Amino acid sequence: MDAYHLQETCNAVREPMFEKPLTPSDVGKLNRLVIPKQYAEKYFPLASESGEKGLLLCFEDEGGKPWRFRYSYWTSSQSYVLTKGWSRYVKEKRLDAGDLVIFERTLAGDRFFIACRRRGSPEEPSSSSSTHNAWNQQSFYNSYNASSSMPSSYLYMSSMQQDCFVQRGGEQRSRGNNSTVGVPKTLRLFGVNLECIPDEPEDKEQVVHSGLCFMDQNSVHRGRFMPGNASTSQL
Amino acid sequence: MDAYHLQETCNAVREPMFEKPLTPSDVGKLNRLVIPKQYAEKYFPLASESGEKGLLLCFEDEGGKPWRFRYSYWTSSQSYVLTKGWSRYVKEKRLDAGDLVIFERTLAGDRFFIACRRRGSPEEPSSSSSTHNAWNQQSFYNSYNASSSMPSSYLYMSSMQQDCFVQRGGEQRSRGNNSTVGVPKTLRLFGVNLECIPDEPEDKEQVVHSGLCFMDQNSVHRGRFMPGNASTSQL
DNA sequence: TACGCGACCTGATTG
DNA sequence: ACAATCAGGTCGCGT
Repeated sequence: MDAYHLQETCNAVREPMFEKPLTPSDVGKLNRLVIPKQYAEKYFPLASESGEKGLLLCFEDEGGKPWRFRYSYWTSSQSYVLTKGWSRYVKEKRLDAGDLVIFERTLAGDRFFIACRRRGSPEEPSSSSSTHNAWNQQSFYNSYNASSSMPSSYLYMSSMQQDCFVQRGGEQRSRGNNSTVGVPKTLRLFGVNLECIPDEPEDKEQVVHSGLCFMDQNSVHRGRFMPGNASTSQL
Repeated sequence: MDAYHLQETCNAVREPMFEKPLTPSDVGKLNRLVIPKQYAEKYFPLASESGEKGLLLCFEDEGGKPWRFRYSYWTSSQSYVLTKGWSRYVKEKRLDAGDLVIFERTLAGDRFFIACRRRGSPEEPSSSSSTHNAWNQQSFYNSYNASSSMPSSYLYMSSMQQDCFVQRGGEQRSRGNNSTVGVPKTLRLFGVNLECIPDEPEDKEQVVHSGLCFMDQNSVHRGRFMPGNASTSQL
């Protein structure tokens, strides 16, 4: 396999990261999701303890809709959290305590995915009113099953085998942006810019907050966060 | 008196600051002690409103045990409070509403002391299980009587007797570092560093917090807080 | 002005 | 017993 195809493969191979049953606090007024430390440190490394204040992480949901969350570490409680943006997700997905959030990434680590499943619905990701399980509908991830014992070595193949995923019932929804999918060099996928280009106006507040370290658009996971980039020059 | 002896004297001359009968809130779940504004502004000046988030104050109790409290101003209630660390003190001393906390300092203002007395025990400071009224036992403050009308000019003389601090009966707690006691220039007394040297492992969480303005060890009341020193260079 | 959110804190729990 | 984790809190700033 040449470099191009390797790249393309990694862009599409999915790997589960972790899932978490939501606590009352996770869906309550605290507006934050605690990421279990083991997973946080494995998948969302912050630039060590060099005073980094937070990172903006982007995830695609089942409908391809991008979700941006501020990710940071609270030294006082020694815990990793998603803060800004999280409450909007909870609200739109109508999440409740006991529901499950599921995090995945591409093998290349350049894209993240978020899904949710209602408590007691062992297979069905929760569907929001507008987007309707596009992951499954698109059949990219037909075989997806975030079993509770999700081994981290378990991979979802969607590249080079996209066929497998493409079948799955004829619900094909219009997301509009699929045209760029599969053009690795641009790194604009599912409407999410993986390079420095500013993103949808939806969260213009991000711009307001851009004075914060690592909260401006430029730092949104290029490759794997580029932790060495954590300068505090803005302070 | 030369500078050396003046320094040594001021290190040991004690001056009462204030005392407060504890309210139910002071010993309850709010985990904070409200410092009467008049005393707070007199003895624990914060660096005005220049965005300062709080200060870490260290007090020695009757047994010489250091207690660190976060001290800050709550604009919402317009009150000065001790927060972090306070609940531990309440618990260890088994304080209840109506009990008295007593604050003192050296004349030089470089060391603080905290004591408590049970409600209705006019003379006896409350004793914790392990440390047993070392202030009185050592007879440093034999004449100590935190009467309710404590004139601020009332001084406790203990200077030129720093030896007393070194002896400390048989109950010498294994803090390991007393070797520097009695060397005034080091300003390590009772195991409390009054300069920049990091302190007991007991509160290593403080180290974790060292990135916070005014909460790191370096800013712990050198002289009188040195608020201008609150560099964020660790960020 | 109410509230989202950032920063801070603590107690319960668990290995 | 100790240490680590994290669920459930607080206050205050900014919008």
